[in-house]
Amino acid sequence: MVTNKYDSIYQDIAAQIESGKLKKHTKLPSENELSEAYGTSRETIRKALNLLSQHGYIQKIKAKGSIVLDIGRFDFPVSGLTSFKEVAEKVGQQFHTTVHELYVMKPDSFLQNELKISAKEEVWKVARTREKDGERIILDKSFFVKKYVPGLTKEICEDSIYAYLEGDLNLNISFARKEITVEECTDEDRTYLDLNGYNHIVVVRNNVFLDNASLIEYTESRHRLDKFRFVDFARRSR
Amino acid sequence: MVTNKYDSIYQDIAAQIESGKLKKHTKLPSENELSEAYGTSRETIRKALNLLSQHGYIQKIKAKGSIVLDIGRFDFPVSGLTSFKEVAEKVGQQFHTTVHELYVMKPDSFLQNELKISAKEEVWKVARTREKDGERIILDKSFFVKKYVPGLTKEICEDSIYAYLEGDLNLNISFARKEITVEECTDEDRTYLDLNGYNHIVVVRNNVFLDNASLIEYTESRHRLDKFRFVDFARRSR
DNA sequence: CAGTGGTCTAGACCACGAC
DNA sequence: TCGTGGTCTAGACCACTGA
Repeated sequence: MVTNKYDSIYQDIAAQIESGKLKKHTKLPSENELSEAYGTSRETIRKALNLLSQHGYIQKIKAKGSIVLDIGRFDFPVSGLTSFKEVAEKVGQQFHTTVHELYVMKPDSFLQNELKISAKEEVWKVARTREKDGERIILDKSFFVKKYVPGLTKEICEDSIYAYLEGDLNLNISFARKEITVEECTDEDRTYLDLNGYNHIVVVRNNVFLDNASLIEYTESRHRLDKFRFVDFARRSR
Repeated sequence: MVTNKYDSIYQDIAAQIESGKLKKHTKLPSENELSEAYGTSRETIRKALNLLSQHGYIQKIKAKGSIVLDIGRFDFPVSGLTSFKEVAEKVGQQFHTTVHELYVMKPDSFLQNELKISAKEEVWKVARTREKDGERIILDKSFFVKKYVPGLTKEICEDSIYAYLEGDLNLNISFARKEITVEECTDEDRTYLDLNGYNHIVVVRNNVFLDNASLIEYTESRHRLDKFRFVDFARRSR
């Protein structure tokens, strides 16, 4: 996709690891060998290796080499910075999305704060449920700043809003603040979800930013307890 | 702590942001100005800025500059890669730790798999509760590979095992796989925790690795529902 | 000892935004 | 057009590992 040299090297090696061509627990070629093999400088190779390291593919060990890790990375079915559709596809899960609400509204003080906008701005409200094996297990309540997202349709919301934002509107989703808590179910949860008798629900709150650091979206993803799972790879930062 | 040039620049700028000397939503000096100010090359400045970006301090905008973000980063009271003590201190929370179990054992097949060790290895089991405002709200069940951690004492477990590993044993905690789910309470939970009537519990599972990619620890952190909160800063990886 | 990854430099060209 | 951050290069020295 991106045409960087280091990014394409990253993708190449990552693909080799995922396909098993590069075996787990074995050593990568040294940085010097890689720079020769890819016909590039060592610094560029290092950028690619750092990406692999950050994404949990390899571990670099000083004076020894880089070894391939075997951490299952692609199994975090929690919506967040990645669009729900992308995650579902990656995990190979089949979900059906139903749009329950889609309209423009004025933000209350809570939304004004979460989206850092004034009372005069307008926002889209989108309420969707995600259904799997006949059970509605996730309720997504999303709010988009209308200034950045002038038009939204039921079709877009049923497919992928992120694909629309990035593909059609040319907006770049860049980063997010994510918060996970467990809370008591609301009447809304009971209305829209098949709660299976649970009185609590996992709430994932997301404030999503564009690459110019503007807030574009606030979403509450409400997951049924037993269907929630979040997997992360984290490096120790000092 | 570390003597890198780019790391000390990172820490310097991060401190300026946290102290408010660099105001939120304002621009940093350009990379050229910074490299002159710090008397270093631009690539070194860029390494420092990338750290700031990865940690949620700034957002870099091409052809414009780097702006200071105002994402509250230091509020994730969930044990994980950072030691419980470090997190508690950062959040300014007072916890009291009680060691309930501390002994050496043979790993069952579950632990053999989680720690990737053979049945002949030995592991430390450490069970601790964390108490706040008179309530025992977190149960940590940790298993350390004895090969790497020969001696453990009640005093170490009450203080900080990580400080012992890194300070005394000179081991480098490097990365972890983390998984968050919600499960039904066990009798053990009911024995050790003040569950306040809840029938479910948040379980955070951690597989912790050293910098040579060896697994050293598997921990189950069991949090009372209403006291659990996980906050993350995530960049879109694409 | 040679090879490794970690750091650092002083250049270079590019695409893009603002003026 | 000028300044910005993004990419890339071809060196260099270091500390450490392993033979």
